Amino acid sequence: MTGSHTLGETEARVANRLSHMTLDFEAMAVTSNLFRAASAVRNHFERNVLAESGLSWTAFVVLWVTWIWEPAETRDIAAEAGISKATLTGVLSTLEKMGLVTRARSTTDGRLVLVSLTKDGQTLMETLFPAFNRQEIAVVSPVADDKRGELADMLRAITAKIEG
Amino acid sequence: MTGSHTLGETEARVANRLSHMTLDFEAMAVTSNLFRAASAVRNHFERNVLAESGLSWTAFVVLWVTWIWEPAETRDIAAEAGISKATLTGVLSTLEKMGLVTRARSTTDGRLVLVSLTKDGQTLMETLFPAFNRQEIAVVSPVADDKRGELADMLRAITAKIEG
DNA sequence: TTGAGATTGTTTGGATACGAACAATATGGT
DNA sequence: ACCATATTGTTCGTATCCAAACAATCTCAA
Repeated sequence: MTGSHTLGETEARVANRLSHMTLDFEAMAVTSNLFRAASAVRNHFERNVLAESGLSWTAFVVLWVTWIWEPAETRDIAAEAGISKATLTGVLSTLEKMGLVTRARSTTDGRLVLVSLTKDGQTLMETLFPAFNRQEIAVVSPVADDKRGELADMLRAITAKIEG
Repeated sequence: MTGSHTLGETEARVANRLSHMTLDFEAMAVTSNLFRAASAVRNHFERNVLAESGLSWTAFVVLWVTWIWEPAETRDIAAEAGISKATLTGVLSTLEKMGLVTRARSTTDGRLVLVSLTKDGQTLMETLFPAFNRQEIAVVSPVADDKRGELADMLRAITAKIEG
């Protein structure tokens, strides 16, 4: 992620470039590191856990949400996965083509589409999710045990603040 | 981001679905909230700060890195922005078309391309970045002042662990 | 009953995203 | 000087990703 420049070098140049502005560097550091971490973790998962299944990050999340809420309405899947409904349409088509999910129009509301996992989809998730969790443990390991709950809470608070 | 289900409801279903697996739910909560937060913050910035300039999140990050390191080598921009060089090629073409950056081949190394901001690009960043920082402050506000440094450090540690 | 308005999933158009293959350039040893 | 190897940015193919427009369906008041 980081280029050839050290952290201190970057911050020095930033401070120099922005010296005439009144800025909150601590807030800047939080958001900046939030994105670096999220991006690094995501790429790590894609390469080390998902690649062999041919799944993208988003495809996995969609599969996971469907797994939990099956049969799931697409509007809920999109909301839980944090993607637009337009994106979901494409991802579902991909997963359908891979034989992992099925689409079925609701009998009580003709506008709704209900998504379920196929047998293959279920089998895949039962092996994939534990593997995923093992990597989650490794990723979080540099944070002290008694700080992880606090970390999750702070991130939750940020999300709530924006979406509230 | 969250759908029609409450957090407790979701966790109950997850626990039920995964009851026969040995999982680290705290690690799961950290990564899960990491992505929710990053996604929420990114969407917030794109809609409230970047939209009026017609910039995507990535385009802004590329512009920012270039602003700091100008003239910047593309390999460094890609590394700092956390995107592949293939992606950068496309984003730079977009920014060039918008008249915000210029490309120039290095005179000392014919393989390198140096990127600089145009006058318009500089003007844009001088107004955009402070507006960006104001939103960063708002986003981080639900985290106590004396906890923000710790939060940034934990996120940095996670990134370092993966990329180390 | 009927029709205006709301909701839902898909399509469209354009930008982003990556791995792999590629051409151009640079480096190092001989 | 030569050339095998490495590095860099672009191109290609394919998969996301979103906003806006759209067609199908539902709701509910008149």
